[in-house]
Amino acid sequence: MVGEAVEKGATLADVAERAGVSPSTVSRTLRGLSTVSPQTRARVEKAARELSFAISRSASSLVTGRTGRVAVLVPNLDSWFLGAALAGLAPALNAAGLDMLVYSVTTAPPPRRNADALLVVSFALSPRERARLDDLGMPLVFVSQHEQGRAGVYVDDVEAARRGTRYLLNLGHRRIAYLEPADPSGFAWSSRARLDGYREALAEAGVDRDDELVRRVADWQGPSLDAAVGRLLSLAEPPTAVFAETDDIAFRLLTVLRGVNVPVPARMSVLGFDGHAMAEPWDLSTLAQPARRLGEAAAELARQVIQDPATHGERHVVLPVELVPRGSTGPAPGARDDGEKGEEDARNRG
Amino acid sequence: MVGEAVEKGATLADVAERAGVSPSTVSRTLRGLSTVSPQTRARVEKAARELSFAISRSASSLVTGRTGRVAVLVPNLDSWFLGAALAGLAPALNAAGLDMLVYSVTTAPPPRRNADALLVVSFALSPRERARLDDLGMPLVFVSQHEQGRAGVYVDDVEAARRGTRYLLNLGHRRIAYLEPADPSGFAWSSRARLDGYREALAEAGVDRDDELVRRVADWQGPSLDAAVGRLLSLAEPPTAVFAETDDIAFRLLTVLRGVNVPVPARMSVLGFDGHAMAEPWDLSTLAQPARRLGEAAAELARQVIQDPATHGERHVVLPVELVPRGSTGPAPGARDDGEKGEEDARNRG
DNA sequence: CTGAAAGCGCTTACAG
DNA sequence: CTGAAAGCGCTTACAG
Repeated sequence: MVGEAVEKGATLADVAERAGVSPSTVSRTLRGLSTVSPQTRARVEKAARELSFAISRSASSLVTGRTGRVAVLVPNLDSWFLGAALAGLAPALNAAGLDMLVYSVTTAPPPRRNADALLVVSFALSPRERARLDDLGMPLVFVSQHEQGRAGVYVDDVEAARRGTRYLLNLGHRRIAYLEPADPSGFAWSSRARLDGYREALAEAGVDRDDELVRRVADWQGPSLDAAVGRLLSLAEPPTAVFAETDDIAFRLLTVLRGVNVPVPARMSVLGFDGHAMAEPWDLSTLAQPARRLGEAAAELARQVIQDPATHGERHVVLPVELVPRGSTGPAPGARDDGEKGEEDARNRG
Repeated sequence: MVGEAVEKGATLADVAERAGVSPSTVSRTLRGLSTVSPQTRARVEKAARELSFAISRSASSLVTGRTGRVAVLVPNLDSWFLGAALAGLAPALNAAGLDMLVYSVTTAPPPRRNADALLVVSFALSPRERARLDDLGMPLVFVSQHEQGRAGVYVDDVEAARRGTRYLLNLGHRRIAYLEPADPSGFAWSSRARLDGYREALAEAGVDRDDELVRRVADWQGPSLDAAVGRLLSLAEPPTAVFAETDDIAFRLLTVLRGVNVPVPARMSVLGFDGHAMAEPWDLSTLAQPARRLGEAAAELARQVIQDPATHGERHVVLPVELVPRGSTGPAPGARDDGEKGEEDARNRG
């Protein structure tokens, strides 16, 4: 025997009886179908209210074949990005009448048939993993990554990194280091793209590629960042700016630079990427991803693919990344402020 | 017609047919009941595998009265604390065979009958709100707060704040300011408790209460923190240490102090509260809450109240808070290091 | 505009 | 150890 302690609540049949109508009519009324007379509707709604009726999704799922739920598969839950994305996602999903089921990748993948769509956030999927997801037999939406032929929402990391690098170039920097995470843990796609953007911008500006300036740093606390800084500062031509692939790396970098008495930005400019909530108190210039809006857009995509599964792969949303200049970046030491007078000055110099 | 584009997957009846047994037997096998012969079990499991069968929770919920889901009601999703708590909660729930449904409080409360238990995180509930939750008719578990007669998991904020304050006292500080958020947004309970702990420790140490040292600061970026610092620094006897009620406030305080050239900890010690992930890179001393373990403990409580709803109110778990000393705290300026020689020195002085 | 009947995919006594 | 039957609480054609 189950449920002696917890009252189970009224059923649709209870409401029907109280309102003096058939269950069919209650169902139609509660789903807002128009084919119900105003008087009947009023009676049913009153009865439902009096009984605090709440529909059982299990029962309706069984017959409609829809669960009213969206599963979200995330690589972690305690990162800034995921928090922001979920903060956008949850209300948007709920507003569309969908519940949000969250699965951390550390546990088993969400079982098929218990959600109407699966949102996959920020994963670098192996072909096998992707095949397994496809086998789940539910519409997929990818968040923060491209997947060929699959609905997805993401930012243009290449373009954003290009813009960030150009910003540093415009400040007069020519030696610009790049710090990437050794383990981009699920963000491999973005990681590649950002490095590409950095290189493209340098190439466009005619700056020679120097792989000595690109360093990998261990993912979280550890000596590796100090070592990277040591390498950079001991180059024949040390950098005057560092582009950190993530704000988290930038924060750690700022700490290290402060510790070794390299003033920022006087001697070293630091640019981050992400738009982490802490970037403002750190006064860190960064390329801000619209994480919340990525979540909102994902909710909208979920709604669409559920409604019309055939359009699966055709839906793509690309959101803009904004450069937010703050105090951690400044003109290159020794570089001239070549604002309007740039051309003239160049002549004078030459 | 629904589901033409997405294949619906095999049903339990399909598995039964393929294995040449009845649906009852498949059900018993898949739920691991022991009353199934080894041969039959093998046949059923093979058939299930071949058909990639996944059970429909909707269907089983309907008959068992259990959904296999736990709803989590959160005040926000993009805070450090909630990320960590969910990171502990989700895997623990999944490990117990439960799915996690997340509702942000900004949207409607979770409908009854669609989850087996409701976890309420960090809310200061009004009596009305609490009554509404009780009316939901599902077992409740409160996370990070006390509710009389309800299962809950939380830390002892009073004791933790007392310990933090004692730590500052032991460093020789006597003028210790306290910064509390103007809007504790859902953490009102903790907020009160922490202030109490601070006051108790001061009283125990015989330090006179001075409400001029207790300041409220606006919740997020804004001038109010600068104003609070201005007030403190212009007192006749300014503080030599500040106890910030949250790490977020402490981070902002460190930024302000740096900006106005007050060296930390030489002129001002700063102690936070929370164990925010950023406390380490900021080198902030703090009282670390075990947020992840709060989530894990909540999952365990959920399991228990589902299994035995009668024991609802009797289950309470109190988790420890640990002081993590770092570089932001040091001896009071002018105070002596009264380690082993404290007593002797006192004599010499006297 | 409304109702009676069938059925969604499972689990659960009840028999055997 | 296994199966036939009933039923969980809804929705959906089908009639009227």
